Amino acid sequence: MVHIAKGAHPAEGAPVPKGGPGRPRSEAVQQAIIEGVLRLVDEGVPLTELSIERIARTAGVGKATIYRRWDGREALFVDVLRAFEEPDQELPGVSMRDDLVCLLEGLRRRGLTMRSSALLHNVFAQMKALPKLWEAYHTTVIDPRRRLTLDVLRRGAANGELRTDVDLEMANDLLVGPMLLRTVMRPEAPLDDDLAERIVDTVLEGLRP
Amino acid sequence: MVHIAKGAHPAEGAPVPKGGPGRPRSEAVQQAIIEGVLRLVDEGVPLTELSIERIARTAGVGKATIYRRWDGREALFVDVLRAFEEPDQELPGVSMRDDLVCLLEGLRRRGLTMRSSALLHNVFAQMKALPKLWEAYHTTVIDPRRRLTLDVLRRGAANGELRTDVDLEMANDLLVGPMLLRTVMRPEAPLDDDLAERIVDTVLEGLRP
DNA sequence: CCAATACGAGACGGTCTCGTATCGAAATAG
DNA sequence: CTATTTCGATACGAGACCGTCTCGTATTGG
Repeated sequence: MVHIAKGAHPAEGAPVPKGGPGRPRSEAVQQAIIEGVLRLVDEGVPLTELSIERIARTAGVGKATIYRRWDGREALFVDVLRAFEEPDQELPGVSMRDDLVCLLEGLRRRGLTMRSSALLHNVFAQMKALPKLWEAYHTTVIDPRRRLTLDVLRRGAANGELRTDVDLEMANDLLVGPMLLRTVMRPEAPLDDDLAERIVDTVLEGLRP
Repeated sequence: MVHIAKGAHPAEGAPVPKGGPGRPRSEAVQQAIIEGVLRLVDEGVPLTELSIERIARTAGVGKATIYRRWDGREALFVDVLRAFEEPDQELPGVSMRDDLVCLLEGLRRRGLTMRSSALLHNVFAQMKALPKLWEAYHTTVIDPRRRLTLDVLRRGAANGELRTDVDLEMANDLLVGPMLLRTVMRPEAPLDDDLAERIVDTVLEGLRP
């Protein structure tokens, strides 16, 4: 029996059709459901107000069609999260400074599309209520990006572009923290084009005269 | 019937008793309700799942008692927010560096009590759905603290403890961002005692060798 | 053609919350 | 004492959503 879990991820929780006879599940329906959830989320509807019925109405889909594919709301949300994720970023790789600017610029652009931050806020708000969703966010969004940044910093330390007496985790947070503060926690803040550059250069240089 | 408001805040939304005859409202009940909401919030219950009925049950109170005092959930949440807020922080005021450490240390301690970050996450998640709550959070929590930090930085710039070619808003975010990243967005991160010091000193010094 | 499955739509009984109303008891002012 | 208001408790009808199930139709493999 071949389990074609949704996306490229196996064993996602809901029973899955055998290869056998019968009408196959529509990929368009799958997309319509996920897209419907995303639309509701960035209209500002909290995840807890997303009932299965409402999702079905929004997607123009029968309730049973959703229950057929997912175990419940949380499993659906996990798939929504994955569907929304973009592939990893490419880095120029010439200098640590430029790579860092590139990484922060990625965060800035992400903050400009309200979808991702609305989604993020909801994941945060429900991190206790929906632990699997929180875990999925970590493994598919946070951790890869964090690993990438730490690699850049490690190379920088090896090249002499970075103090070697500073914890890499600390350095990462000093760079990422300010950008996330503006993109995620202060929605009214302007996100100027040169913000990534300014953060990186100022953090590298320090605030002392 | 005279419409006054509850707490020390005028015009809060719900009708309020005259001074006249009749049994006065119990202050203990007010506290029990607000305390009940806080308890539910830091048990991880999202604000959208806080029904009036559930709050009443938790507080051991009749529903009518809540409807008598507040217009609805949002007005109640605003009062909960205010009740939870602590008075402003005292600063030693000897050096910019020490004042900054003190401010960040306040943020760290706040992050250690899960209440405030659970509350914060919920306010974020519902910033569109409950705009008055979002506004109240700004005016009672974010803005005062921000003003305090900017004052410290301004004095530092005047004393020569800070580069004068750096935007104060930027400097503020460079310091506050990393701490909020750890306290709010990464709940599993350890919050060591010396974290505030390390952030301040590293940001002041810069990351270059 | 036939068996099997998916589809949209919605009925079904159950639970939960809504906001209002009513009750008897308690507390206060005049 | 009386009038008035608050207290906890609970009843009320309205309505949303739950998860399951059943329609009639559509789409596949054999």
